[in-house]
Amino acid sequence: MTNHVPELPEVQTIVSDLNKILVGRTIKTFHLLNQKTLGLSKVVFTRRVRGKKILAVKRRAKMIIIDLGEELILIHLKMTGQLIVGAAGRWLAGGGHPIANEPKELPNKFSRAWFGLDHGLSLFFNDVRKFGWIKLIKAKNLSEATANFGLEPLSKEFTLENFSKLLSRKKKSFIKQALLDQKGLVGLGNIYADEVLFAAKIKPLRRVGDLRPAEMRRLFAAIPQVLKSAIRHRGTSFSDYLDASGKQGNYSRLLKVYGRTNQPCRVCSRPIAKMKLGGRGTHWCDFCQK
DNA sequence: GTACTTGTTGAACG
DNA sequence: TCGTTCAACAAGTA
Repeated sequence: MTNHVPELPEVQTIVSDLNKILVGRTIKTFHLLNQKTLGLSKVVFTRRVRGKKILAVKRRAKMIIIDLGEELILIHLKMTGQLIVGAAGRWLAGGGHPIANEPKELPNKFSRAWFGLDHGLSLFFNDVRKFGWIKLIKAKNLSEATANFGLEPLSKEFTLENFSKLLSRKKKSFIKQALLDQKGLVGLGNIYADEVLFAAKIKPLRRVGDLRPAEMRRLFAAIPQVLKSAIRHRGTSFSDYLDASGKQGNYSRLLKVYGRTNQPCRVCSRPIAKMKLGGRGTHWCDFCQK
């Protein structure tokens, strides 16, 4: 099967949905089913979050931030994490990596932690491979906790000048690997790095320093264009679930190269190529991309 | 049974 | 000291 790991559009979709449901709710209980998920003792964590009201749900890079005021809960879904809101066992909203035949009752065997909220709601953190994590920090320490994350591609700081500047620090790198480095630009994972390069008509094996100014401008334009389009379609990760209003995420149908090895290019009909680059599957059209 | 999948971390390297 | 590279992590699916 094709993996649909949460990247920026998927995390943004989850955050937007959770914001509508969770703001104003109070955390009543916390349940930990896998110690490794929490970088803190359950007792300490519970003491610090119990009774706190959720003021907002935010995103930084691919990280989800539940804002409790002075305390912030940071959640990273990594490859297979999900955040699901349930009410009386009913699946209301949220998302992440679709799990085949996942039991729809909550918590289930993939649940690693969950929060009991007021109004009978619960927030479940499910994670098949146990890569994801939940942390708790003081709000004043946020910049320290996010020090390794670079430029947000959908912020006003994402300008051609700033983008060129961060790329100029890695002139010898392959452009795809530079796009995946979260210390430079955040939010692009393996799927959208391939998609962005296709949209910009640039091969993943081009060296950063060899890109012409026109190619840099195409790449700069392609990044928010691809990400916004994916967000409009609620990301790629949502093929397996329906949210409260019955909407499905369906960007997977719009993917141009990722997971389409040997299938005809949607532009020129030639087969999509695949190779391993830095240990990651890399897909491109050898004719459309130069 | 084996290969394949990936975001971040931390170790190894130069 | 610093930047860069790469294996490790985990477990379901093909």
